[in-house]
Amino acid sequence: MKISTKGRYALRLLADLAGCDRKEYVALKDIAQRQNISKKYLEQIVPILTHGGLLSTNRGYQGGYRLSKDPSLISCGEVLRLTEGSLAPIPCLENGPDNIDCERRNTCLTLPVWIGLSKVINDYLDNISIQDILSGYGFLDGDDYVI
Amino acid sequence: MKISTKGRYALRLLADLAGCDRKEYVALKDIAQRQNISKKYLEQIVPILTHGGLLSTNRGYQGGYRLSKDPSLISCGEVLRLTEGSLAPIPCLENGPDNIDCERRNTCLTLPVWIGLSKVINDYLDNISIQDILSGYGFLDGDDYVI
DNA sequence: TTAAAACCTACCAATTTAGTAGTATTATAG
DNA sequence: CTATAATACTACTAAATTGGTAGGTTTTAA
Repeated sequence: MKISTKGRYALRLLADLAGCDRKEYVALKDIAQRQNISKKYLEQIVPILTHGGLLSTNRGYQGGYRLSKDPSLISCGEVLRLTEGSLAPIPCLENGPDNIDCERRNTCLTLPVWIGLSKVINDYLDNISIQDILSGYGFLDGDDYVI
Repeated sequence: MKISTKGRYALRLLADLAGCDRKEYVALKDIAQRQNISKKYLEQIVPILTHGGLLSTNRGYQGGYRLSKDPSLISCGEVLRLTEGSLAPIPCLENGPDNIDCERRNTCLTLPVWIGLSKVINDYLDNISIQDILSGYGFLDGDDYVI
């Protein structure tokens, strides 16, 4: 029950970009350096986000990436569903609660547990934006968290 | 971000036992048959639950397993933390929010997202008991879910 | 003494994870 | 027109995890 590095790195990359000048294209090299993540690995993550409509890109000299929406309009849920494939806690919910892929679906006593868990996870993550992350969502002051 | 079959089977096994006569020991063979799960695989899951204090066992002729607490006192969170090791959504939260295992912990902007997610998941699952599952938690009537 | 049950340990194939490596393509500066 | 700086694409791989199977040992009671 873990979010992969792909998803975690994606959030950090987007938060990093949200902190940059939104008009300029930022090279992956710089993001990789600041975030201390392999640039080569980020190269694999970034197309997921561009294809998902979160980033626009520019190739060649002085190229790079920038957010294609305001960071307050990009939710963590959106990002993680892209990178993780889905946030469903069990395989049979991969296509949503209305499209359950399991023979036991009509009699399974545990299914409601998973449908509820899926909802709780998605709802929570859909209500945190990249802007929230950048603004220090959950921080009070210094190193103290308030969650 | 998936709960393993171990965890899912454990919940089904416990719900099955909760539906049996609580005074008798129930053979794994019977549970495996009713739940359509490999008995050999259940044999690996069950020691996790006995060691965790959820089941008491009896070896030999007419032996088997029974719940060692009332099913209303066993939460899904408890069960899944046993089988999954932890319900932390990222590795650095494995030992709880007060024991974060990461060099970036004091500056990580995304950490609050994960702490919050962890809380949401654990809180949700801690508030559903095996008895709730057995009672058709989340069902309205027939095949319609209300979650 | 036999049979039914839990207990224990080793093994295994397939998949996923977390990358690395190398090449091709595009775009701009000079 | 060429060098350079960037993305884009594709293949590969080592290690870990998942979801089991297999086989033997021990305990208990009829």
